[in-house]
Amino acid sequence: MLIDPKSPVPIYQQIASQVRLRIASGVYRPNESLPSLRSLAAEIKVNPNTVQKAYDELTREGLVESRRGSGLFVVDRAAAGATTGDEKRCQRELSEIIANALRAGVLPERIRTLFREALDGEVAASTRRAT
Amino acid sequence: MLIDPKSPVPIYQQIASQVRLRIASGVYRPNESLPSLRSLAAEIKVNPNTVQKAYDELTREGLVESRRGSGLFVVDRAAAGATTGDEKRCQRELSEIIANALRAGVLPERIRTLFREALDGEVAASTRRAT
Amino acid sequence: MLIDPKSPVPIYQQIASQVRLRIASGVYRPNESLPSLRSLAAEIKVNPNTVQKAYDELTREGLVESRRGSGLFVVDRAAAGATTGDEKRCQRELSEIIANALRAGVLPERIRTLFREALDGEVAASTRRAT
Amino acid sequence: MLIDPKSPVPIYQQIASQVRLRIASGVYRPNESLPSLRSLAAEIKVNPNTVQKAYDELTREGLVESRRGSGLFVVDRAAAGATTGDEKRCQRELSEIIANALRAGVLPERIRTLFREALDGEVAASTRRAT
DNA sequence: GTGGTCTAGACCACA
DNA sequence: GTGGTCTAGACCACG
Repeated sequence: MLIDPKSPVPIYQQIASQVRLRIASGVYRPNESLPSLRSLAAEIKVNPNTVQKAYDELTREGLVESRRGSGLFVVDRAAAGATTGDEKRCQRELSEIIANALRAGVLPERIRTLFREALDGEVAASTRRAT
Repeated sequence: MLIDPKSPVPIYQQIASQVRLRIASGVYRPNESLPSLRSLAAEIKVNPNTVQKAYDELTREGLVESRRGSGLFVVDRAAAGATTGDEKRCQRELSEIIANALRAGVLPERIRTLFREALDGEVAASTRRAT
Repeated sequence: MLIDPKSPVPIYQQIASQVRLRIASGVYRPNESLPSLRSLAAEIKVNPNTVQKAYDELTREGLVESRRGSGLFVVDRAAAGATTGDEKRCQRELSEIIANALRAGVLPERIRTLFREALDGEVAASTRRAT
Repeated sequence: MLIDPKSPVPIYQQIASQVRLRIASGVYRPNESLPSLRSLAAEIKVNPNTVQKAYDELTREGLVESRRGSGLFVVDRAAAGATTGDEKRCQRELSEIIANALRAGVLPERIRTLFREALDGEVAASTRRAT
């Protein structure tokens, strides 16, 4: 794993990104365990807390799940519903819309707000539909 | 602020809950700054990292946002009405993509990450394109 | 000028990068003055000190120079010697070597060290030649 | 450390000079940490930001480097002997490019910036490529 | 605890 | 008006 301690990008985000990539590309497969906190921390020479923070983020995203006493496992997305294909398409579409908005002069900060509102709205709507 | 260190509920969650309440009830108003990490930590006698973790969660939820060098502020969800046509279109498109992704089973937290990465990438690209 | 206050990349570096691009692409021409600290700060809504820090960096790189009381000016590189063509070639070559080294498994930190040594050595050698 | 606040030489330059001397004379040894920002600021009774500015300059010169969360360290220029063949080749190539650039009149500080940007770009690209 | 970044607002020398 | 320096104090990520 390639980490640059001098980059302004926080180390825990660098770790999270790389793990995301490895999951997406199939290097880490569903129901397989991730490297342990301590082993990964030792490998890239950072504090275990830093790795923990990265794993936290991935857990919140639903990409991995912890099984008590045995480690962190890649969730089986086929069984769960969403596929990486859906995610790739989603991001491709987001990138396109964002690029258009930036070209039209909308500020990044503004786009973030629009997104936050849209997400909140859609989550609320989908929750209503589900109940 | 009232914290119960004996409770099974993690302290950082107790903090987050109380701040959420205060925002919802208008004790902390939009564009107002929250108590600083260190001051709140001192007040309730916990480690600043614990407060940090609570504030992290609120940031991820979009309730507050940090402004570099000046503090954490309650997000102003009112000052958000899309004004320009470009912005309206952008938001309409975002909503559609988000709705699709949710229907496909992608988790909201995951969509947030995909968006964040897409925006970062496009901002960087547009800077590189700049003439 | 497009600035993203939420990016992990420091604002002053975003500013410096964009100004570098504009100089390289001829938007800001030799012996022309840059936007004043205060006016640029007002435009992108940051503190003048932040712009100052960016201008500092450009000054140390020899891209601009301050003329007391009247502003910052793009240095005339034709008169000075170096051309942007030389610089572009230099960076293209650096990128290639770096990419090779990374592929070979050399860590970024290590490459930085190798670079530092090489630069010091060559500066010393060129100084000796000059005297 | 002796500082003269009345001198026309900026305080931060006085600090930088004295630290440079102490490194050169071996008072501060490789892999040793410098006095912390705050402690040095307290000792000579200036604002921590002023010390920071001095340390900034030394960092850019490659004399010291920061290790996140633990302090500023004198760079160990001895522990730098290239070991692997890949590293040797890398450094030989770097030296050649640098020598060319210097002959073309590119300033050392400028080369440093070009290198920094090239490395950042390649690290990011390789993360994106990661399998 | 550490360094790094940012803000707010001050004062200076110069033109 | 310009840039350059400095102070006071904040938040941040990391160990």
